[in-house]
Amino acid sequence: MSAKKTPSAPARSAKKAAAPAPATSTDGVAPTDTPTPEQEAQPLFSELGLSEPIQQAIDEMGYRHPTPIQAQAIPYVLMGRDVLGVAQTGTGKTASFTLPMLEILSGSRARARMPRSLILEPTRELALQVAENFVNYGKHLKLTHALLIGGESMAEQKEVLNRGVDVLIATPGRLIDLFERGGLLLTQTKLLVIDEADRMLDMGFIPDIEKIVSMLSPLRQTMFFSATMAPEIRRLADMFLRNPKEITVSRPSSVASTIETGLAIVDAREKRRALRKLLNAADMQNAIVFCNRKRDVDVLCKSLIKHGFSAGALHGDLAQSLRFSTLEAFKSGELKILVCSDIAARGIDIGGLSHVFNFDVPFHAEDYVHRIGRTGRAGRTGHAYTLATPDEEALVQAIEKLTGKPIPRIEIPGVETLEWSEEPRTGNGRRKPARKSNAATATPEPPAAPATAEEKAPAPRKSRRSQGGAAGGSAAAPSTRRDSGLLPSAPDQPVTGFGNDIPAFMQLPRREKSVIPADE
DNA sequence: AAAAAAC
Repeated sequence: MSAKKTPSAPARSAKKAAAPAPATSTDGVAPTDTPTPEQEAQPLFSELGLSEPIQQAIDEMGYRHPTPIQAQAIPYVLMGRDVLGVAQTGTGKTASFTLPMLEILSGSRARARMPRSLILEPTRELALQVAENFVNYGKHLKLTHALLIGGESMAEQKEVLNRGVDVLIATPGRLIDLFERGGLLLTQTKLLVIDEADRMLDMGFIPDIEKIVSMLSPLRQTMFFSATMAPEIRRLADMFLRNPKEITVSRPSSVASTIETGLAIVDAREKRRALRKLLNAADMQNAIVFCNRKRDVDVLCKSLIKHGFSAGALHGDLAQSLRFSTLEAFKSGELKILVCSDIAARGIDIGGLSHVFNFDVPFHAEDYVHRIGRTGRAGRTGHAYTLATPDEEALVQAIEKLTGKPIPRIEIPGVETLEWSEEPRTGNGRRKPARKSNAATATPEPPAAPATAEEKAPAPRKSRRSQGGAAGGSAAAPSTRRDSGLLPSAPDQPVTGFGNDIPAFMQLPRREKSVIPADE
């Protein structure tokens, strides 16, 4: 599903032929309606050296031309080279590794508990997306795959692993868990894909990834993908790859010109009404609505359903089965609106999405680019509208600075448009915009408070230290013995865990413990 | 600030 489709016959045979189902592609560039001369001149899949069963699957899905990353990466992967791909979803990245992997794996068979290849994904949804890719392209091969993700029965996954799999697609947590329980051997895994490395970094998965990589043979082929090539990512790539072929494909670094953007400043209490107005626009086919918080996803989704919209919620606290079924329902067009957290901001690819709405301004400017990048694919015009409250000027400015262009302000008929408030946002962001007249009195700044706190806090520490410094003076001993030693002692009581034998280092004043020799 | 991921 990750290639350019020409309007040739095979597309017709697809199940949902005539329906204007905009959301069917799960990865890559959606079909275009007419081939441009450039497309005709592009390389063909049949020139990439893939064998018949795989080529046949590609044909049957109606793809003829590989995307740039596919055309560049596939030959190198087939050669056995490591690949460093700088690309994000929507470029056909997934098939750029699944296709040659199928080719390499098709030669031999899997052995029990020893997966032959491993693909690491940051979220469960992405793992599922990759699995779908293997099913689609591998349908004429007899290869097996397993999805190793959290939230689902481990017994079942173990069972499949025991039978032996060719392709293991995993999120890091479950993989490590299972490995530590001894249900898995990675010594025979000779193909490794680290996908969405920048996101793995954001999510703090890198230690896990390092651990997993250390379980594999150094004699392996590694493919490493990241949407960005920050120094930190580069360092990781150097660590995991050997003499990689580096491939960079142009990414929508800012806002694709095919996305029409807009921003409305409204009162926080008017946001839901404002959103409903936007959702009722005539050209709205299907939309993702992003919220910053999981709680707000639930609230907003319920509200939309109550108002008669076809909406479903997606965030990480929902049961796994529900996450998958909701995503499927949205992809199939059964649900028109997907209300979600940033779980779906990156990577998840839903072809032909007409609208993206930011019900909340994202906290991080890059997330804005990722979110709205879900629409405006394959030359089609997408729409991305953001609702901001008057206190969110700084967040919006950060976005405009990153993308290099202002977001055009829009008015929503029937909803009052406000100005930026002069009060910077203070705390939890959930507070109602402070009224300017009250601001001075609303935030009293008691100068006495910090002084009091300071006086109180160090006092017990000081006394504890002085007791320690007294080298277990006999005065402290009685209270030590009285304590059970299991309950936390009061701050002004001595350390009880060692009885009267307090190790010397614990009796040192705090500062001296961390003194590092000055030489080098 | 929030989100994601293991039981």
